[in-house]
Amino acid sequence: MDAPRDFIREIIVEDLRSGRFDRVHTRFPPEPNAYLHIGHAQAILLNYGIAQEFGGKFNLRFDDTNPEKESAAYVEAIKRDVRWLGADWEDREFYASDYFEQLYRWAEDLIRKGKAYVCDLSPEELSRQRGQLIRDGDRVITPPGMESPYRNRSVEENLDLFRRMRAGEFPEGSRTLRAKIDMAHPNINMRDPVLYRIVYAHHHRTGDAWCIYPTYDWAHGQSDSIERITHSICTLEFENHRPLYDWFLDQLGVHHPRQIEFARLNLTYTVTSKRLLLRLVEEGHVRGWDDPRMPTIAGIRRRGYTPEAIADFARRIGVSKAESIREIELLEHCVREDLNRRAPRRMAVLEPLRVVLTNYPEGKVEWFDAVNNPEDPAAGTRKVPFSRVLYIEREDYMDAPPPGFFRLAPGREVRLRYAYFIRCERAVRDEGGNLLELHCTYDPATRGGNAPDGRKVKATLHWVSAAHAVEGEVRLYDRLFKVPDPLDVPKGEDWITNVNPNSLVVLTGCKLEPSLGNVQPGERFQFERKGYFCVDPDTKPGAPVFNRTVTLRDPWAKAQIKARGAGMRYESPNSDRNA
RNA sequence: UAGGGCGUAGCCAAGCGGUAAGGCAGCGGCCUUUGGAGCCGCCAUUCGGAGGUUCGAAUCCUCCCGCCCUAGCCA
Repeated sequence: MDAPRDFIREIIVEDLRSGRFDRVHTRFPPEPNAYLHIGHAQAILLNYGIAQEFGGKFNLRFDDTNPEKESAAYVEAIKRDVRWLGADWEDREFYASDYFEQLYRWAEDLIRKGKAYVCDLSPEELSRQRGQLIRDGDRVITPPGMESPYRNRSVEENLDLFRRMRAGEFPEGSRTLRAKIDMAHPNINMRDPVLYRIVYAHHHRTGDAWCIYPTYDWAHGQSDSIERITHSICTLEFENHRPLYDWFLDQLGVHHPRQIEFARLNLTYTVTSKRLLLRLVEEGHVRGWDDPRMPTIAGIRRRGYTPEAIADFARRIGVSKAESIREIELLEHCVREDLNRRAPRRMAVLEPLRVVLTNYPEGKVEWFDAVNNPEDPAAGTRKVPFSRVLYIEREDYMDAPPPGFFRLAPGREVRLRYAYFIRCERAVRDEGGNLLELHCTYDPATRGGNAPDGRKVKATLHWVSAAHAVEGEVRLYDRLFKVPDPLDVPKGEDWITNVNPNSLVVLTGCKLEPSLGNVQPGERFQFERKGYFCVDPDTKPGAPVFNRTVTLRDPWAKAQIKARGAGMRYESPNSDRNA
């Protein structure tokens, strides 16, 4: 596979050539306050991939500077996800909180240099004085901010106050340490930003050792510096902060990584914002962070996506500075392509319709060879039992087939995969007119699936022998949102209204071929003609649960959806089943 | 421009002065014991717009237009 070329790698190549750096060291710096999502996956793979390609190192560092929102549970979840993606940080698992003492000392250094001061302004006052973005017609202006009345305290007073802040002598929020830069700077980040705030909160790692915490701006760049990071890759919104990080590093005279910003990943039909995902979880719109409908790495994993598919996706989308919205179809394409190569085929009837072969001997059982994976001869074959009573998919039969429907209908002949041609003789109904079962006949001469007289059928159906079937639960997932851009709602409306009410359809009593009776969570299969499925952790012995990862490409189904108009993508062919 | 960024097909994206790669999506066709997979073909006379430089411009220059980010003691 050819190495991706993008503007970031070009910069790195140039840095190496010019001698700005003689090595490459990247990192992924999550805040442990939520689960990681697909956008983070891109960032992880980008940073890790670059380290690999350039023979460099890759760190995992938790930017845990806000104890009120962070927890050890998130740390564990994040590590699990990064590891699953295949990014190896070896022994370099770090925490910004590891650097609290060093950051504190650097803050005192700044004070001694007259470059930082303790400010007693309240949050409201500070905000007011920093200056606002003001609309002036169709342009925006930023009048200069006001200098704090505490700005010119002496070094001694600042040192004293700062130490007493640390000692816990002042109430929460009453004072801050601010850098002394330029209140008239056009970049608001440079208008004496806050370095430390007083917060009496328990930190998941440092406990109650601190009551002052560094802001992200003060901690991030220096943490990268401490770790000797060469290239600090981050998203576009930090571009405005770069001058500030540069200023800190230059004032301190320490190792100076190069920050490079790229556009974050946006995906159609999903939201990729920790805040929004948190809401979906907290309000119960999904079953948790790892709900297979979630774009979290944990959710995607449970859904059945492979790390390889995600890596392929990340490689294909590349990186750039242009803000964009990727279509979910590309991600789906990547899993299909990967799973097509590796997923063993199985037959599973999701919505069963009984079929009785009236001319097939009672009690007779034949075992047919079924190919495990046509894409991989080494996967071999397995035996599947065939008998007089079978199940086929309810949607594979229609009383009055429309043009283009190739499957079973009165008088129609189709092939049962690996078995025989069967012809539909009669549909049996109850007094209410509900379809109970089909009576069909099979042609013994077509054993194995080919007619000696050369006649053709237009459809091949999957099937499961009733007497041998294993019952299981299948969860069909669809897009979590009804529209490509979930946040696009009429003014005053809540984006939550865009959640797809049919994003999960649970099917019970599905009929599975016997080899599916003993499966382990995480195993993936292709259910022929239906899609790719992954065994869910909810599986109990004798009661398998499968998640649909993605459907197969299905022009017929797509045409039906199109014909129905902008309806739901899933519609039970048997309306009384899911009532 | 307050400052910082970004505009190449429906969605992405290559291109780095020599005459618009590739992928996804879409549309045709072939093939098929998965309506899967695979294969073939089509899909930008033009790069946000207008000028300019040049033998030659998506690439260089000028002006204009549009979109995004920033007003947390979040990250």
